[in-house]
Amino acid sequence: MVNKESGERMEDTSVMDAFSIDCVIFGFDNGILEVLLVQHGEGISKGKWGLPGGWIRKKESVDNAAHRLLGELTGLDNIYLEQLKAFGEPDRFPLRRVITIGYYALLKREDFNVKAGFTASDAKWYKINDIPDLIYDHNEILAFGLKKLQARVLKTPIGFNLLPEKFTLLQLMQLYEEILGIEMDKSNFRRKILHMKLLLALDEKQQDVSHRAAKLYKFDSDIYEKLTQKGFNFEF
Amino acid sequence: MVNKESGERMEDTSVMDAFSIDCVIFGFDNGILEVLLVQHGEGISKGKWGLPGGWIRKKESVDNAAHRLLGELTGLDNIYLEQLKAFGEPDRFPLRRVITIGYYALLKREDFNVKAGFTASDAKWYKINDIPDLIYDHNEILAFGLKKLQARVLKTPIGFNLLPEKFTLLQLMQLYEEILGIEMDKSNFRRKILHMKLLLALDEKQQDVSHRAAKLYKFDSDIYEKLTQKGFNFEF
DNA sequence: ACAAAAGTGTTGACAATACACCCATGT
DNA sequence: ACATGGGTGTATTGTCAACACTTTTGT
Repeated sequence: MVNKESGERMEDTSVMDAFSIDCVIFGFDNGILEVLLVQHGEGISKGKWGLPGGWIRKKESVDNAAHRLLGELTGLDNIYLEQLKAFGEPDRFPLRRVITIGYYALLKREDFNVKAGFTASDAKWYKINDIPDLIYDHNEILAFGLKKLQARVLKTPIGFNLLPEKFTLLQLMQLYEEILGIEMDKSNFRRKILHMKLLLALDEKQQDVSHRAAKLYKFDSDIYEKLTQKGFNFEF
Repeated sequence: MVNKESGERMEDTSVMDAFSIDCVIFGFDNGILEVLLVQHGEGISKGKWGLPGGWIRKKESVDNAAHRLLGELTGLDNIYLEQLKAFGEPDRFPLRRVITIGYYALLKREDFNVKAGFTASDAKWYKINDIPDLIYDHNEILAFGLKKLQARVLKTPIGFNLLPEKFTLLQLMQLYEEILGIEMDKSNFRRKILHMKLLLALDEKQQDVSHRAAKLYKFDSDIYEKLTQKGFNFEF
């Protein structure tokens, strides 16, 4: 499958061997930001962990390849996905010259379960503060992805892609605290986020919590669309 | 020269034919933001304008290739240069599958003059509001570069790379107005930028202007370094 | 004198921050 | 009763935007 210039084999699943895709997949669980890593089962890097990735087919766009690979790994489509940049040190890949195009993805942990197969023998979530040494330049890609996420989350409401459909304001705040590595004031956060009129207050409350149940909210992208059309700007 | 897998010919200037580099070069002249375009002299796209670019050598990093190509075109090194992202639609390049890695560069017009040769027969500055139809997906790359510049200029003091060494506060403001496409208040801009204590006031004034001469300032990157170390943040 | 741009000062509206305090609920 | 988080209120401080005004210099 990783086969250079062998022409169109079978259908059109032949790949280009000069560029790959690597994806930093973020998840949020129990107040902790995590990244999905896969263990490589073959070759020199056997046993080491790395970012999930793969090869780009000759007839698909780079973005499509990223979506396809993400789907093959998770079974999901409609995942939030954005390109980071190309990583192109000449010796970053030991066997030959490969430029990789980095992506980052955000997914709701409730939706997720790993699919079998793939080029990895195992997959596991790692806490953002507990990332091991990764293969190739994957630590660099991961760090770049985190910085991008931190910058992005202040400018657009993408954080909701990491939360369940229904969430409390405190969960949302803790998400921001975790991503940005800062502490926030509960009261001021409430005022700020509610003032944007971006959230839909539901007629539901938390269940089975050992304290006063909080109101649940959801992020309504219709509202967001309407607000942006009016010149609204999500600034945090 | 564009030759696949022909091994190490001559020195090590052989290139990879699967990825290229294209660069959006911004300049600022007379209050107008401009982009440097080159005219293609050969092949199907003869006569059409496009972004300057070129091929990546087998033994150089992508960033190095971008710097090298920029140097070959302008004769300058130490140009401000940053990667945009990879552009990878399968049919973006008509002859074969090529993924291009976009960059943007900022340069001082006073430093600049075009070098001969290169893969382009001619080079010319185009006003940002007067860009023609470009080859391939270069309009898309240019638009992406402009958006990046707009976002970046609000967060880091890179705008100075477009101005002469010595400039007036009004020139600086007009640069921001032009890049962001907005109008600003002279008084408020002064207060804001001076309050950052980022600029070095010189003991010089404008010459040969038909009105009251303005004080000249320069951007001192030493000051910027010191400030950033203290946790300073350039926010506009 | 006038034009044109440099440069200063004042104001009111609004947003960010810090912090005090009450409410609801499970153990 | 108390621990835990939910939720409200307020006072202070600082920032932003609008705009009126004075100063300097060439023609």
